[in-house]
Amino acid sequence: MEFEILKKSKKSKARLGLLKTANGVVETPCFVGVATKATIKTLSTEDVERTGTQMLISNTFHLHLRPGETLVKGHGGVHKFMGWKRPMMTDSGGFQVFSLGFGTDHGVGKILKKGEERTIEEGMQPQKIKITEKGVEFRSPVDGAKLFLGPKESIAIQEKIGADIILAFDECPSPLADYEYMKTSIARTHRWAKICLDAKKNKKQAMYGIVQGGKWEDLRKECAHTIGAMPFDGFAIGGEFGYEKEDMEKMLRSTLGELPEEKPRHLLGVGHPEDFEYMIRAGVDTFDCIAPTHYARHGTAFTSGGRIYMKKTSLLKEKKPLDPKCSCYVCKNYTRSYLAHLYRAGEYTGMHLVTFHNLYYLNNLAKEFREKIKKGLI
RNA sequence: GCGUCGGUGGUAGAGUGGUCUAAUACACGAGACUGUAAAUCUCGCGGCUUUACGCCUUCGUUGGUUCGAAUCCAACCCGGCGCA
Repeated sequence: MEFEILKKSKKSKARLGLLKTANGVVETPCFVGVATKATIKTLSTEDVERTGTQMLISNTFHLHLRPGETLVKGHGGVHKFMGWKRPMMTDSGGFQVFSLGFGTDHGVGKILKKGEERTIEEGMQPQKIKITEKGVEFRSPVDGAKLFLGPKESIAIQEKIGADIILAFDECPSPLADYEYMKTSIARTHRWAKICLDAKKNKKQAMYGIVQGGKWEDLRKECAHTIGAMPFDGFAIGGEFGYEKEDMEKMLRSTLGELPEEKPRHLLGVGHPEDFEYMIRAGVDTFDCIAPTHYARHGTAFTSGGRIYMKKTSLLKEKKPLDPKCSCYVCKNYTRSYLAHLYRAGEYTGMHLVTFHNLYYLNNLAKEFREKIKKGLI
């Protein structure tokens, strides 16, 4: 893999680049579609191409459970398996350490709401999984079976899955973790990062190291400095920052400032429309988020006019498209009324169409930001 | 006409003397969701207000029995089924 920076903004840390992989070139900044189980839920692979999606991220933990990495490899790797001809990355399973651990225990997501006072102290373990120096003992959400995933295991699985970019195995710490827990966690993530580098054999794949550190700037910097000094092909930023959105750019800038400038940066799991600007200004090249697909299934469309709740009765009267400024086929061919009807009637097609639109919309938004960087507007 | 069964909140459907504004589901309404255990979850859903488990009003209608009725009795109205 090769990363070429075409332009650096003078107004911010934003950069325009080309990420060249064995399966094609990605224009950055770029929104990465989340295809956890080797599919963007409700869309065919051809549909995903038509949304303008340049790259997908699939998941080690989930593909390991079903259908199993050996089966994927037997079908020629994840690209061939799902018929996707463009670049792909795989998440290492590090996020599941959080989502199936403390995330489940406390019913919180990776980004915390105000007013939360619970904390996780150093030495505490999640109820359903166990984090040790070697890795994590999980319980399968499919059937409850025990399974173990550590840095070595994750890399071995990711090599079989065969994405263009793989991620180091990390612990995505809970946003409830206190300073000491975080410190211990990132130290372990650093050790795991080395093991991942040593374990990796496939030279065609690129591997990103992952920076954690939560909401503490010193830990973020320390982690970025340590991981950034390791011979990874790029870097991913994980976890939460615990700050208001206005402070996110500053926080991201100071973290990214510790990473080698010439290598690509991926921000894991952030990508609501309103996040694009500060992330890109801070120097993020790629980022993924479940929002367009997840929200679509739950009835929210992202449009240039803001969010639209698809089940609202009032939409049934509206003859205009979801987003009059959008040129996706959903906005060209269907009315809000029809889409609202599909949602209210519980028809899958509604979720399909809005998923398509949401993805198209975010891809287009990223494209607009690339234009802005080109024109020196941002 | 006779017999019989039944009429409960937007719908379906529990409840058969007090713990009933009345289970549950659906529908409806409002929120949430940021490396997906998520086509999910939470809350509300008779009215009013000092938002308290406070008051008022609801289980076809009208009366009655009872300290107390959606629940028992009577008449009436409506519906299903059976027999004429």
